[in-house]
Amino acid sequence: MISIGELSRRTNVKVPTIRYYESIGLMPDPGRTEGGQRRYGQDELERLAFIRHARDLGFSIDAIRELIALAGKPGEPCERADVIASRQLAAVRARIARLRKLEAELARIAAACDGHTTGQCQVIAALGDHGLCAGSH
Amino acid sequence: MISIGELSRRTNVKVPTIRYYESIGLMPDPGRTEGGQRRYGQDELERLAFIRHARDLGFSIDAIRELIALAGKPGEPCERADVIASRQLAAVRARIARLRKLEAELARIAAACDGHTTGQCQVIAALGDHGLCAGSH
DNA sequence: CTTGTACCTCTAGCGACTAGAGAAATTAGT
DNA sequence: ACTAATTTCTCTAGTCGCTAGAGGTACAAG
Repeated sequence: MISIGELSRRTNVKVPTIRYYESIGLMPDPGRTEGGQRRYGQDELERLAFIRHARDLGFSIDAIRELIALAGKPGEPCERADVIASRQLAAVRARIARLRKLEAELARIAAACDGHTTGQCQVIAALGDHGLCAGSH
Repeated sequence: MISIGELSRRTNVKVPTIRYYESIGLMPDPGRTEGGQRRYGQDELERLAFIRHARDLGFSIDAIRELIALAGKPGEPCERADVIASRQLAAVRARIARLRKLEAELARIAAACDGHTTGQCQVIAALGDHGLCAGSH
């Protein structure tokens, strides 16, 4: 049985965040000491590690809730879990594609200020004039 | 002089968002009709287009505020604007790098469910066991 | 002059936390 | 056994950038 601080250290999830997860029902009510402090066991540690990992991968709290529910019952859950993971993968790929466009345009804008030779600021001009954009966004 | 709805259509910024920008001081108080409705001119249209464009590029409201302030005074603003844009570019590149790692791991996880042959769900197992991850995150 | 749309203000809510106050419990050291 | 330091407790409110809804008013077209 470990304290919330210890759990926090082992999972890299901040203490207030653990309590927050409990408040929204993502983590179960843990046992308490006589004095009322939370004490966690192996189950909770694993569950929180799972949550942390999924959050790192960009899964929403709701998606995680669903994944946990699926993990709870051993039946034919794989299909649904696969759908969730695949959807997440598609979302990540879309975000990457979008960010790459931004990168190209930002690089162009930042480069405009290159030698500090121009009196007029090209950065601000580029932001103001959408028509200058190379890509369409 | 155009209405808020017309401004919204031309800039692709939703009406409540325009009012929100006004409430936080990002857009100025516009003129009003006798009946109290907002009316905008060319200046406001350009300013909002600037804001929209910068938001699209991921600049924070605070960064935009600073850029607008810089644009207001023609002196030697280019340096500072360049710093802001470059910082934004670096942030975008960092996000891309991070997302690429996630993409790799998600692809691996989703592929585990490939032929639906396994009884045990590999997706959930992969999320639970951080040690299975290829990359370190 | 009516009808229908667009507009007004205001409050509250979203996701996913984060920060702070003030009090009580636990732990480590003597 | 006592003290002091650290940790933990609950609770409220704040963050960011909007978005949604209620209930009411102004404006443009026919």
